[in-house]
Amino acid sequence: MDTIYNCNEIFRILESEILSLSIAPGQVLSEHQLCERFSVSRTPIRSVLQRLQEKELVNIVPYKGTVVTLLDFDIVNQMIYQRVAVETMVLRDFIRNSSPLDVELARHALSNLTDAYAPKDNGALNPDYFFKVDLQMHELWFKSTRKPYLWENIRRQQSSYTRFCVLDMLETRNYEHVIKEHTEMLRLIETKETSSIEDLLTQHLYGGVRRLGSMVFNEFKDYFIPPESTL
Amino acid sequence: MDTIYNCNEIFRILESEILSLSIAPGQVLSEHQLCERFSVSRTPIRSVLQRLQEKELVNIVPYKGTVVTLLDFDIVNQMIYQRVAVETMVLRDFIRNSSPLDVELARHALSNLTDAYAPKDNGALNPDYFFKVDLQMHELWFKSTRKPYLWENIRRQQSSYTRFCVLDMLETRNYEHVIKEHTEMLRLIETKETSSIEDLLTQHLYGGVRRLGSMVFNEFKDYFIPPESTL
DNA sequence: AAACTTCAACTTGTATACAAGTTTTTATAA
DNA sequence: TTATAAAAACTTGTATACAAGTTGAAGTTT
Repeated sequence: MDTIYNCNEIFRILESEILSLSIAPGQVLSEHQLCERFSVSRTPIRSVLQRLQEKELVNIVPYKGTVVTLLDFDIVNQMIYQRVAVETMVLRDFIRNSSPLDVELARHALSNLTDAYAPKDNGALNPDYFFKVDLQMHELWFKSTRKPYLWENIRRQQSSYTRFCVLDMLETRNYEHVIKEHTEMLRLIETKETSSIEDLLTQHLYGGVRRLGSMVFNEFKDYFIPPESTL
Repeated sequence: MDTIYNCNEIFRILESEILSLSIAPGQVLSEHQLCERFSVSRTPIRSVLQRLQEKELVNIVPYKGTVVTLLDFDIVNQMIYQRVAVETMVLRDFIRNSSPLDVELARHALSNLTDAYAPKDNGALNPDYFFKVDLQMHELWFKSTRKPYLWENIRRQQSSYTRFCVLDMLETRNYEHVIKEHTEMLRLIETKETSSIEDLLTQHLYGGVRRLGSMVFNEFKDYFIPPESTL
C-alpha cells in the first residue's frame, strides 16, 4: 500500500530536500516526474511549485521548465551582514538584561556544544547535531529578549543563506574554532562585557565564508550564480 | 473589450491592493468572486492565492475560505527592531566610507523631502509621494554600501510591517518630525559623527508605533491580531 | 418552544483534457 | 555533408467537472 501525500506534506518534503541540498541547486524539476513520485495529479504538484517559487527555491520558466534556484554568494554575504547587525544588538540586550538564570542557560548551551564535539558515550561526532546545538545558543538570546519571530526569520526565510550554511556544515568541519568562539561569547555574557560583541559575531558568522572560501567558485561553482552575471 | 489578465498580473494587483490596505485585513476572498473580476477560471486564481499565502498575506483554510491575514503588532515591533539594528550598521558604514559625492546625494535627498512637504508649485501635499521620498534617503545608504538586497528585503517581504507603515502614512501626518529627523541624519553624515546613530534611528523608525499608539487596539483593532491571542 | 436531524448551498481540493509555447528530432533540399 | 524547414515530443498554462469537507437553514421530533 502506497503512502498518500497531501499538498502540504509534498511542499514540506520538497522544501526540506532543497534546503538540505538533497536536491541540488540547478536541478530541473519535472512536474510529470513529481506526479509519479507522489502519486498525485499535476494540480497539487503545480500548487507546491508555485509556493516554492515564492520562496525563491525554484524558478518556473513558462513553457520551458522548473529549475531549483542557484545560490547567490552576494546575497549570502548581505544576509550574514544583516545577521551580524541584528545579533549584535540582540546579544547586547541579552547581556544587559540577563538574569542569573539566563547566564546559567548560556553555560548549559556551551556545555552541550562541547559534549556534541566529544560525545561521552564515545559515539560518532554528528555534524548535523553539532550544528543544531550551535544554534541553540543563538536562539537563547532571541527567545530571552522576546524576539522569537526575528529568530524564525533568520532561520527560515533566506533561501540562499540557509543552503549556504548547510553546504558549510557538510563540507568543512572546523569544530574547534566554533567552540572557541562560543566560549568567548559565554565569557562576554558572564562578565557583561559588550564592547567586543560585534567583532566576535563577525568572526563567528562569517566563518562559513572563510571556510568555504574559493570552493564557492571552484568545486561548487555549479551551485552558485556566476559572478558578474545579471541573472 | 475587456482586459485580459495573466497569472502574474493578477498576483501583483492583489498583492498591491492588500499591501495598500485597499483590501482590508480580515476580509474574506472568494475564489469565485475573483474569477469573475478578472474573467479567468479558478486555476490561475488558486495559483495566485497559494503564492499570497506563502507571503503570509492571506490564509487559506481548507474547505472553509480564504482570508486576508491580520497584522501582528508584536511582529511589527520586532521588524522595526531589526531595521534599527541593520540600518544603524549600514548608516555607520555609509558615514565611514562616504565620498563627497555621497554626502552631496544625501543633501539632495533631504532637499527633495522638504520640497515634497512644501511643493514650490503650490500643489497639494501628497502623502504617498512624501513617504516615497523619505525612503530614498535610506535607500541611498544601502545602495551606496552595496547592500541592495537588504534594502529590498526590508521593503518587500514583511507583510505585517509594510502594511503597518501604510496605515501610519494614511492616518497620521507628522511631516515636521520626519523632516527634523532627516535633517539631523544629514548633520551626522556631514560631520561624520557615528555615536548617536542608533538613538536617532530608533526615534525615527519607531515613529509609526508612537504616532498610531493606542489606535492599534481601538480604531484599528479589527486589523490586528488581538493581544495574547495564540492565533 | 427547544433540541436534534437532515439536507442543500456554500467553501476549497483534485483529476483530467486541452491550449500554447519551446525544444529537439527528423526529413528535405541545397 | 551541410543547411534549412517542418513536425513531433517535450514543457508549463488554463478551463472544467467532480470530490470532499464545512456551514447554516429548514424540517422534524421531543
